[in-house]
Amino acid sequence: MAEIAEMAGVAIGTIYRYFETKNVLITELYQELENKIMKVLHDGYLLGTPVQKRFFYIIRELLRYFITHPTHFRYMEQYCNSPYGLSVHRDRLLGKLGTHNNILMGIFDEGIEQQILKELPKPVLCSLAFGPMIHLMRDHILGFIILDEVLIKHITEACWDAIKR
Amino acid sequence: MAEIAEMAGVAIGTIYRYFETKNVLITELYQELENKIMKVLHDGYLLGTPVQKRFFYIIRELLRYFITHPTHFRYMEQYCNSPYGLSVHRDRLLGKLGTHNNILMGIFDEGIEQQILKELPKPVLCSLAFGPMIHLMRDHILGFIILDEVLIKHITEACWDAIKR
Amino acid sequence: MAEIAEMAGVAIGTIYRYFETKNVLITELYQELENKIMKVLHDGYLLGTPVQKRFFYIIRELLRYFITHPTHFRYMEQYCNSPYGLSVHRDRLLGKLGTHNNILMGIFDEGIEQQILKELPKPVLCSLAFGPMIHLMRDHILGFIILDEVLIKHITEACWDAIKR
Amino acid sequence: MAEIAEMAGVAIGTIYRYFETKNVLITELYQELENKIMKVLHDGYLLGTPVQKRFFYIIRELLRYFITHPTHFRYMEQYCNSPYGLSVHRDRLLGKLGTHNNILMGIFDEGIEQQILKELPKPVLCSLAFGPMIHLMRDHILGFIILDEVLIKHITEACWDAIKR
DNA sequence: CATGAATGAGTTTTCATTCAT
DNA sequence: TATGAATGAAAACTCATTCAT
Repeated sequence: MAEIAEMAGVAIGTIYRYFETKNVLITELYQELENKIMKVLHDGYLLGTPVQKRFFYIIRELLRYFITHPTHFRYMEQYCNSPYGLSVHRDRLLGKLGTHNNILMGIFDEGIEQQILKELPKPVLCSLAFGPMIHLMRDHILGFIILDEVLIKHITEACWDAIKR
Repeated sequence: MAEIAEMAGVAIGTIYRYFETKNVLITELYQELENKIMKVLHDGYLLGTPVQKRFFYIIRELLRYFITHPTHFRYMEQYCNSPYGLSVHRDRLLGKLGTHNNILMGIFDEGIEQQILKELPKPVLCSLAFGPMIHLMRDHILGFIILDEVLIKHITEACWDAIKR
Repeated sequence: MAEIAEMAGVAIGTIYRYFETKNVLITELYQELENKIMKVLHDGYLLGTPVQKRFFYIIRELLRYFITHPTHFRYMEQYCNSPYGLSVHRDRLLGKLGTHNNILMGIFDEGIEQQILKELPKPVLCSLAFGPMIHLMRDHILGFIILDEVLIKHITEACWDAIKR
Repeated sequence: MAEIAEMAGVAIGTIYRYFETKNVLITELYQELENKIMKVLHDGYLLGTPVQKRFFYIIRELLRYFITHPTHFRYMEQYCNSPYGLSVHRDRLLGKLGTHNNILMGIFDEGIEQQILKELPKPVLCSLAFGPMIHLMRDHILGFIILDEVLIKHITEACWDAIKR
């Protein structure tokens, strides 16, 4: 907390006017980032276009967002792997978070229905689609690979190969 | 450290006879687990069999190992997402760890050469192959899905679809 | 101070326009309450009536006051048992506060002179007269006994028995 | 806590090996003192002697104890007037603390039965008997009166006058 | 005059590490 | 070599007070 206060250029006590607790600060920051990302995805979303097109759109936007906001990515990843984050993950998968993942889930539902996607449980499709991306973001941030537009396209295609029939 | 000592049934001070520092303990434990896994993979490894067969073997064995040792999975995942772990990851990708990933890298090299796999950078192939698995292990541990043999087969096939030409 | 400001419906800073310091606020509030009580006692006071009558009057009025103003009682008691209050108590007993306790002290002086009361030091008479009352007020506030008029009468008589010859 | 640690001649952290929390420390210290006092009262207790004799014994012993342990008195009084202490007081009166007050309650029960004492609720008798004593202890500690054996005798007699028929 | 966000010294609590036995 | 009580630096949190608006 001392370090955060210093970087924010305020006194320690000031933080506590805005966040009841360190835990609250951590959780609310996570939620804020998540909302930001969801907003980005929603804003340019192409309702009514074919499943594949929407899928490509989402993967590309997510990667772009994280590439331009690497600290957001680092934070969210660390959060999800901490005791704090487990419950969030749980809520996500159980669909409690409602509107958020509807975009993704909608694509999967539709894709399965139209027999475009493999008939696998949604958590599995989810992992096939996003697992690689998350890994690659880390490599990108650490400087091991450079995710340019061409590579992103290849990766997205590979992920699509994983989930499509 | 107090908690670890208690669970180990020794005095706190005793830990420090075996591990100079908490950090050392954490890192050495990680390396021990990693070695264990590498040994498992090596032991039953089918040198000389076709690329796909070896790939399936590795994914299956890893999932099996983690399913029977969920605490190992949790620990390694948490470690890799902590400041401790970043350096390990870096070493891994830069090939410093030598022998370990040679199995995997060997498959990828061979697969690319034989034009079986997509011609993508190895970190990308790596993520396509293992990213989904890691995600799904978490879901499995949290009880959201049950990774039985059938599902594992489907998932492995999907991962193969992602990396194969 | 924040809590007080909120309950008073003013901003925190406003308090400091009326009370230089938290300590000042605490002490002045105590004195205000004390003055209020003294005023009540003085107002209906029966100068010139027999010692016993006056004694009964005081005990009764004090109990009535505290029963109708339990928060005043709680506050004064807590104040007297805090480091703040010790000095007040000291002043009281040393007679510095002048007029206030004169009523009580007058009764004791007179009573001793007329050989109605035991010839004990005034602090002792004071304790015999008021000690029980204070204890019982606490029990009343906590709901362990209900101090109705009948019980108050019995208690006052008992206190009188304690100090009378 | 820092001050306590310093006075105890230990490091701050050491306190927490013996008391989980500041609150626990405060409460346990109170209970220890209470037990000590109860032990003193029990030890020399004259079972089977007349009610009055036992009453005198208790008042005398209590005063003696507090006179020789003024800090104990200060601590217990402050504790009882703090939010911590209210619950203790509640338990006491509701008889939950069992054996402790049985000595006192026993005297009151017997005294009422034998028609020696006034037929008042026990909390009232309790206050009449101990209220003055508590007040006087404070005066004694502050140096306003000196409770010598003679004065103690007079006070005890006065308290007896208050509760006896 | 009133406001309330900002302050930061002070308090409680934690926990990796040490060291006398 | 094992023990675990003691350590104290560092962390989280509180709250009376200030001061620019």
